[in-house]
Amino acid sequence: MSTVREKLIEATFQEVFTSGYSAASLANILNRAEVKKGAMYHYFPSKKDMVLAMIDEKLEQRTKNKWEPIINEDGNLIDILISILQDTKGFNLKEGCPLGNLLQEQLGEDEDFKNILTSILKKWKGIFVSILEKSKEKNQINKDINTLQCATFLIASIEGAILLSKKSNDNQDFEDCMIQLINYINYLR
Amino acid sequence: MSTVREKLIEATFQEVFTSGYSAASLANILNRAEVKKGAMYHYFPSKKDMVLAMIDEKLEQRTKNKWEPIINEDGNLIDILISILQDTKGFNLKEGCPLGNLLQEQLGEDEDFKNILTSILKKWKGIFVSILEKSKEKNQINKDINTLQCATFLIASIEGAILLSKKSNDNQDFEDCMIQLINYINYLR
DNA sequence: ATTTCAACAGACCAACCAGTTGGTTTTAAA
DNA sequence: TTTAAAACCAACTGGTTGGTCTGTTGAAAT
Repeated sequence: MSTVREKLIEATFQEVFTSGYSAASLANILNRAEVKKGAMYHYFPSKKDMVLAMIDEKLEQRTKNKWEPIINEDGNLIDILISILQDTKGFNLKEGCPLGNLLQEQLGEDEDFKNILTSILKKWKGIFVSILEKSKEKNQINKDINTLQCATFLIASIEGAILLSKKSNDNQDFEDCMIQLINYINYLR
Repeated sequence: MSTVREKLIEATFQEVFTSGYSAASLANILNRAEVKKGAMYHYFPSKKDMVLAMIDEKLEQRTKNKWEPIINEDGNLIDILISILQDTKGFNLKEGCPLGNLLQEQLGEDEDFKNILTSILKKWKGIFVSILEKSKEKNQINKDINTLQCATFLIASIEGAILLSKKSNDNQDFEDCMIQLINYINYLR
């Protein structure tokens, strides 16, 4: 059983994920959650606040769940990273990356969205930096690599690959990008 | 002097570029173009058709203008490509890439948008393939490189780098990505 | 001089938007 | 059993959306 609030957060995630923020319809969210408007406005002061709560509670966790476990794996972290990048099924190529979609969306000068999104991005970068630093300690990659720079590039290339794949019918573009990204990663060793 | 239609296309480009398609307001476009609704609906059957015309007439040309000239340059094409990637001012990092923004935007199952955007993407890939193939002929890169795969990766990484840079205040993320992308490119030689 | 038609203008429309209101039900503490 | 607050609902509001409709204008063709 899930609470009204949880149903709202989940429905908001689905709606924003498939339609973007500005095209997300409150009516759709309420229908999907099977919650009435009065109940929703009891829990959240506005649509924007509900979306911000959803981002805070779901998006960050999704990112952590996918990448953070790598840090504490026993084997060669670079090999593990590569195997995740090769697993096409681990990425939603039709709808794109929930974080990437929101980063791309033009939300004007809204500081609230900007702050929370850059915060999640920063944490994602931090995870990749940790992976790379630990790989250095384990002598799995070259000692003089700029790990922050490298982490930024990895994230950008993954997001870019997902972007290109959204409008294509097969996974060819994504797989092509991953092969080349893995080439790049192998040069780090 | 510009015609009513030209003013509409230009205003549509500006509005869609800064707000995205679904958030683009017809009223804003008409205000910016200083054109009345009656006139607009004389030239275009709908907002969507006007945006499609804008994409067809402006976006493809912008892509070609930026990358196509490289093909016929005399020197080392890889060096020229790198120098363009290093020129941060040549990219709109605040608003993002007009094509990338539209690719990212969730336009549902709309086949018209999908078709025109993938068509532009395909042409962009073609330009990069031409550059890389010509570099092969000139012995500037390794003969056994998969040029289509490589072109796809270059575009993805550029788009991803612009994406990450949109919400950051300086150009550090973009420059970091370009340094690493140039590292990758140098491995192609 | 008359006709004709593309090129506009602007009032109007239904649908939808997020958000508000005034009220009812449910829950739980006193 | 009373009280009070939290949870919830349906109806409504003001504003905006893309789109339509009726009409006018000006220039070219007959």
